Amino acid sequence: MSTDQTSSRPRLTRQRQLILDRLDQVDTFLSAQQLHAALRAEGETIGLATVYRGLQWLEEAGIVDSVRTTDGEATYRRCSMAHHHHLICRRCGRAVEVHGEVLEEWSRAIAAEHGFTQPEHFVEIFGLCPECTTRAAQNESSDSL
Amino acid sequence: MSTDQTSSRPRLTRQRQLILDRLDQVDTFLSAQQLHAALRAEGETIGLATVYRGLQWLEEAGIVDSVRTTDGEATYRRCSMAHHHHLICRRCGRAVEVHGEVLEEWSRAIAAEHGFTQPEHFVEIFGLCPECTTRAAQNESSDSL
DNA sequence: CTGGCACATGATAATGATTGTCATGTTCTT
DNA sequence: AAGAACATGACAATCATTATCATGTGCCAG
Repeated sequence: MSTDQTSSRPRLTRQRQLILDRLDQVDTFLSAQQLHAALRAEGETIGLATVYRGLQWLEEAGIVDSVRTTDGEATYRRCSMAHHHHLICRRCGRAVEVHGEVLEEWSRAIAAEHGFTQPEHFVEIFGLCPECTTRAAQNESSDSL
Repeated sequence: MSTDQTSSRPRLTRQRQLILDRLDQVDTFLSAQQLHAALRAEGETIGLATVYRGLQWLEEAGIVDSVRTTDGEATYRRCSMAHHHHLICRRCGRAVEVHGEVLEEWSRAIAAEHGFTQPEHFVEIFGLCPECTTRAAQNESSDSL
């Protein structure tokens, strides 16, 4: 019992800490590429592959969660609690965590109704955040197309 | 001017019809690559790029809809009606269209609550279909890990 | 303190899906 | 039948992601 084979030696390294710190500073989703560029811009030396690996590891560990953008890029964000969904601004990328018991129940019910087991659901709501809504309204007048 | 610039000349071509026919035959999601391979296997001459373009067009036209797999590949399926979601078997890929007024209302409410406008939502439920559930239960006894 | 080991890193190459290019084919209009 | 407008197909280009592999780093035993 004293043997702990699941967790081995070093784990949360300097570069993984860097990634995590960075994600703590923003409240939007960031792609691996963006994260890498941002860290390099700050003068940190970190490889792109390391960012990918770090994010994968952090995701498996349940420390961050990921969302695919419509063009297939994976983006990551630090997440606080067990289960939640996101309300994402399709313009600036700002994200808000939302919860919904209604939704959980609904998905369980739908799955059961069709005889599906072990249901898991992925929900993302995209829209325009208050700021971007205002900005969009202002640009309306000068819109040619 | 009787010129109709929104809808121009040829549209639903032979190869787009091929894609559509193929999607009508299955009830799972197919990727562009799978679709292309399947059509070529049947002896049809159709280019990969054409499949991609065809699917894009069909999607914009609302004739098919797409879902991203967890590894980022876009998959497509013929869809019947305006707005719905999917209950997808994560083992065999079988998909069932589901509807939920509850969900629509919920997403509108959540968006409004946070001042977001023009909400759009993406919902997918993944689980094991009845058949795969049975099969999984049978394999349990011989599972080593 | 020191050697060794397991894992992490970083640079780069490889992969794989998707998109762009461009010359040619198709089809519709006149 | 001619011309315009779009579609096609082969191939190159792009872009995110993953694999490779030699090197680095931190932790453990002695």
